[in-house]
Amino acid sequence: MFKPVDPNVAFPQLETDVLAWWTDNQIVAKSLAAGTQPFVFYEGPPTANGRPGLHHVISRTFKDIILRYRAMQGYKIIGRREGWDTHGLPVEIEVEKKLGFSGKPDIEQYGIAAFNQLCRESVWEYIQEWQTFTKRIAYWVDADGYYTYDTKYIESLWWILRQFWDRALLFRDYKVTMHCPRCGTSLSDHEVAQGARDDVDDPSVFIKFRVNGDSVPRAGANSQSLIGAYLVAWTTTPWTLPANVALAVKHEADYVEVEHEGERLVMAEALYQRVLGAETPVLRKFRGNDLVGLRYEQLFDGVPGAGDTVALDQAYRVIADEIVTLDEGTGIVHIAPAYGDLEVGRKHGLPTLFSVDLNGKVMPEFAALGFAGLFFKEADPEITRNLKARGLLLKSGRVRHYYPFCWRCGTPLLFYAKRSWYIKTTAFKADLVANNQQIHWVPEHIRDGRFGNWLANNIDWALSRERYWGTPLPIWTNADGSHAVCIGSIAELEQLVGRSLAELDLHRPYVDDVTWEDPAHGTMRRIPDVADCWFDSGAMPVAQWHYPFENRELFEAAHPADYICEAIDQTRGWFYTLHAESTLLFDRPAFNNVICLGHILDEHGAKMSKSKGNVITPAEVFATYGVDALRWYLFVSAPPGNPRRFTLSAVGEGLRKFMLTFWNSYSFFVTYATLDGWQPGGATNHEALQPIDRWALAALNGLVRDVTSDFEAYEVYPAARRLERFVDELSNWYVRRNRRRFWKSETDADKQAAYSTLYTCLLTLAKLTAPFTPFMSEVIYRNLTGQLASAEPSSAVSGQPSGVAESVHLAAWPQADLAWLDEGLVADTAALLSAVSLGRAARKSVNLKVRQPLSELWVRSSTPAVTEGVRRFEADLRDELNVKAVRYLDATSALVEYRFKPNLRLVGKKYGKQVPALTAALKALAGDEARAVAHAVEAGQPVQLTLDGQTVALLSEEVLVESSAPEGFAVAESDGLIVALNTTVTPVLRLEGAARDLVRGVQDARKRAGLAIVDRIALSLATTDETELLAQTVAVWGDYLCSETLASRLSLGSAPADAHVEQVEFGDGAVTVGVAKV
RNA sequence: GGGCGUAUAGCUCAGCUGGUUAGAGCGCGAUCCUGAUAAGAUCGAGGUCGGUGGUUCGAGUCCACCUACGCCCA
Repeated sequence: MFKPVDPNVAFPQLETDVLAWWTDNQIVAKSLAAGTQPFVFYEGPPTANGRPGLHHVISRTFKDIILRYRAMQGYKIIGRREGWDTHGLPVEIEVEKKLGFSGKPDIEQYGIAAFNQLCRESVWEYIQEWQTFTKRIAYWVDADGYYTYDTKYIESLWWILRQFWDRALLFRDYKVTMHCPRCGTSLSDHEVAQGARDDVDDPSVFIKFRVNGDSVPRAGANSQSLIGAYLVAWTTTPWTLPANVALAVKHEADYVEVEHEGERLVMAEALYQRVLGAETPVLRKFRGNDLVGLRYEQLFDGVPGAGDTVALDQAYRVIADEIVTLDEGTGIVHIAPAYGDLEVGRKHGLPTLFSVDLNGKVMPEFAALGFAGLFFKEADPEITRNLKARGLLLKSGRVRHYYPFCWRCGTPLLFYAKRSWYIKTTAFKADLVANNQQIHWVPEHIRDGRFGNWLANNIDWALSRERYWGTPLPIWTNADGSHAVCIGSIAELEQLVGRSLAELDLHRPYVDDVTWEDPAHGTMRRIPDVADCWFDSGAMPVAQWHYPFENRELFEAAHPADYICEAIDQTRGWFYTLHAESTLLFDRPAFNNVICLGHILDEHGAKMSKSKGNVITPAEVFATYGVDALRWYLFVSAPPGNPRRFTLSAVGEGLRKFMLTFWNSYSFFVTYATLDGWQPGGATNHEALQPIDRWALAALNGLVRDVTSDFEAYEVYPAARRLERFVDELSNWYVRRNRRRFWKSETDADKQAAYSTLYTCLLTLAKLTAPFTPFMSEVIYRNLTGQLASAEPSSAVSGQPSGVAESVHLAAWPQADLAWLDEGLVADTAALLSAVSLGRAARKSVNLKVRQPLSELWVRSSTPAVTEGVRRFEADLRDELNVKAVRYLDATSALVEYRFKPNLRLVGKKYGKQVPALTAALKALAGDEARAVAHAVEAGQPVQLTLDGQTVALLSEEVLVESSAPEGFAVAESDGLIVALNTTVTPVLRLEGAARDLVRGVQDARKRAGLAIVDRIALSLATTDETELLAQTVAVWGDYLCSETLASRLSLGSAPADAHVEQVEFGDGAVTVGVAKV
């Protein structure tokens, strides 16, 4: 027997109960342990130093659904474990904030050991919340996870770096990096973009550089006389002017010398009017090349880098370079290699001069000018003022433009030439691109779009970070850096230092204390840098198993992953680092399938963020509708790659539309199966199956087949839509149409067939939905199977016996039995459903409610197949539409007129340009000719037409026939299908309608009186205004009335005192209905 | 500035390789059906399918350009 089902289910409560049951019965552990053939998953590690949000729900549910599906298929999931990203700047910033620090000096003063200890602890600040969250959303992973700060994990990272080192893929180079002066570190490309803004207000200054007498013009022409003229350059970063070493022009562009307020100024011809106005007189014209070699008086004296010897004689001259554009400014570009133009500087042999240090402060060398120690942005106005005082400022203003800021602390970033460590990924660009082609991306466009482009434009990976809490780079050098080694394991390091390092914390500062004496090179010390934390997570396929030091076999089996899933922002993040490290190490992709998720937005399409206050917390949703409803919404509302606008009410909508519909069908089944004492397990009598049963089973098996193939393609969204459609049809067609088969008192083969069919559908649905809505499916599955002693019955779906699992998540995924598929049946039912729908529309058009029986209904379709489908289910059609007879209009009938259209899908390719003529010819058919054509089409004969004097024979399937509505009927039409109702209500029909009205009224009264379905009643009917109608109705339909309403007695007249009384509309008046339990 | 994506009803979204009258759900209004259902059915209002041009017998769909938004990168 089944447990009674509460139709008013509260899902959040249900879910809590299921969670407890899972825990008590160790279902998660059993699921994790189950399976044979491996399926490899990689968990993209979140940082647990913030609260889990909706975006974590979406990524975890999309991870979970595939894993559940694979687990039900009997796979052993490898890598179904937690993983935590524990290093990196976000963690440091969090701790700095707590301590009220404002930069690296504070940390140094505080002590790296203590600081890193706080970082280590900070990672777990919200761990409790994360664990509760993980459990609540039914994300089934092993809590025995990996941690990127683990010694073993780090040792694997060292091994990887050593591989790179041995292959000369690690190198050190000056490179302009985006430097945050507050955090004291370079930011990676992916970090910089996060903090850049388009509308930054900055100075916009035009500076005059005076051409001096040392000029060595390349082409001679006229330029000697430019001595004393001014080259005008434009910049939005005045603070870089002291580091200026050159001015760049565009080779082929035209430049002009103009007169302005008694001075001679030089700038691009295309731009001078924008700067100075249209009236400015032009003195002379030059080509950009003519200006190359001019020398000018420097504005300030820049400072050489520490230890650098610079060739100042190469500075303060005009060069030509492609970087110059004529889009804005003056066509003359100020070059400061240290702050962004390093490549240009190299190319032209320019020295690199500095003016601002790594803290963003102007260097002490500028003390005499009063700028020293100023933050670089604050130096802007001072420098501008200084130049103005010296008459070197042409004009100044403000401009809004793009500028990057630190994504964590909001400090404006510096372009700064620094020495850093890089991984030479560019050497593997072709492999990166080729391996990407093997990956199945969902959505597909990421592969050759965003991700593919990123790989095609690959740049070397800036690996080093001058920070504290991260994987220390295992590179040791001697004092002058002339000798360096990379350490690939702890054992190797132990050998060098000659002692055990078993107790060593590999983090700073402890690892920095590990030094040794190299006889040839002196003391070897570790470089201070740590690794970009993206390197950590990208290495997780290797490092999570401490490969190659341990788990060699496991690693071999678990690389690459069969499946990963994260949001689209990981394209340049984890997706890339996984891919890059795997390609460089193993020359294969790190993952074969990936679902790439869009972001969750608020209802207005804005990003949810704490600062905007538009955040909906997962807990709110869980409490209101439950986790299943939220999961379902995420799966069914849009393809996963799309960004989605989230509203709470949308979650409720999915709950009502899908979950409750499913639940109510299930509740219906359990209610009647319990009343009847029906139990699964009896052999299904196939002979007894009605067409509608076969239809349901055909649709069900089609559903299993299609949902399975969707999953195989990692297409969750269409699978969810199919489930939704099936549940709707099951409830609103199968269950509704078959209610009487369940109610009826005799227990015959027909009833058994109905139970068996519905049971099979529900049980199979429970399994199909288990990966989507794990809680609800679990409850349904367990109730439908829980009472069985031995085995689940031979299921129509699987066609073979399967054991009953303790939990749906331990059950086997259903297999479609193709023998049950019946396309004809499904198509015929579809025809029936449209005819029903049209019949209702026709009734509506003349306001004839369905309860009023009508005599006849005419059907006419444009294709014989549809007619046949309707004919097959004529009885259902009569019943649904409450008509006595269904008749069919054919071409011999004079009731209708015909119209014709070409079947474009067939005709288009065949006739091409003749299509319009063809359409016109068909349209012109009328009268007897039209009737003949309709006849021919119906008989499957070709149709002869004359086009431009040419005879054309159209095949019958190439012509679509439409019929006009017959006169005098209530008609509805759609897709060539016409349904026409005879609207004449005869007195006999009227009485029957009245009887049905009464039944409905009495049933309503019973319900309101709180009677049980099986209670018998004494029924009394009284009316003052429709006496005659009531008397006749009772006379003709009294027995029907009693049997339908379980009335033992029926009396006319006022109700007894103990009866429940209701007013019911009747005829043109009303009837007082009294029901009393007997 | 570049790349990718998105743009379809008041809202959330479908629309497969070009094809006949562009759909669904929600919301709104009306009516109906119902002894499983917080449900369901029908009808109505609501659409220049972001814009312009092109290819084609035919474009929401393909191409080009443009606009807006989002993400990523300079």
